[in-house]
Amino acid sequence: MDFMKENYNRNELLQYPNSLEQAIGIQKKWAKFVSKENAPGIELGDINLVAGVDLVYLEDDINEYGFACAVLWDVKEQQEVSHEFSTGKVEFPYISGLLAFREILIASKALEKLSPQPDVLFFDGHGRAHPHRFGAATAIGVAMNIPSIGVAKKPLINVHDWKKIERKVGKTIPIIDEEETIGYVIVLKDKSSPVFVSVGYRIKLDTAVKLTLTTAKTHKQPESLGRAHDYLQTQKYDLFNEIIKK
DNA sequence: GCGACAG
DNA sequence: ATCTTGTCGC
Repeated sequence: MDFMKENYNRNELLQYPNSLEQAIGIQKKWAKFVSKENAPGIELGDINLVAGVDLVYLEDDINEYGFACAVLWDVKEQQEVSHEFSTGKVEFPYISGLLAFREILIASKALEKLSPQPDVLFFDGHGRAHPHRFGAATAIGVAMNIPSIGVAKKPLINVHDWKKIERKVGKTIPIIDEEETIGYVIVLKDKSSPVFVSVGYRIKLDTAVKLTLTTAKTHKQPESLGRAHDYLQTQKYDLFNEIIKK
């Protein structure tokens, strides 16, 4: 592929940028990579294991720390296989549109601990439903070279009246930007607010939507993501104490 | 200029 | 994400 000429090193996405300008430049460069790469998307029949990744943050007087949890989920058996945590000092601020640079380094460390590796990963944030079509879910998929799906809890662009969606499982509203359907607002659990699903990397939107619906169980998010969130809320202080002692 | 703005 | 009181619905 002609990308290789342009020094595309996935590791670049797993380092903290030195400046805002650099982050924007990196995002632009990789958005181009994703839009031009012609790798096929993974098919539903080839997906046996998925993983959900989420993060929480805690800070002391000096530093801010991020804690990630990755939950491995068996699609057919509808049960958890295992989960892993990771910890790290956060060195990039939260900036809307640049979430990837704040989160995916630590998130990738939790994912790397999973064995076996998942066929697809869910990330708490947007994928293609992003101003530059390169949300954090896309970034982590590219960085780890694993198909990914973005599942956010709030819109980043364009969805009017999403709050009025009927809170019944399966209800959907397309997310359209510049004539293109870049995702769907979907209710995964009765009486719960919807999630915003979009393609991350190497997966088609319809496949992403189907997988999101089939891996939803008791949470408003895919079960792997909901569990990752719950595990972190339960264990974040223990994880914090561990890193603080060093 | 003003408001909105994933986690 | 985190902070943070009360309150409405199931």
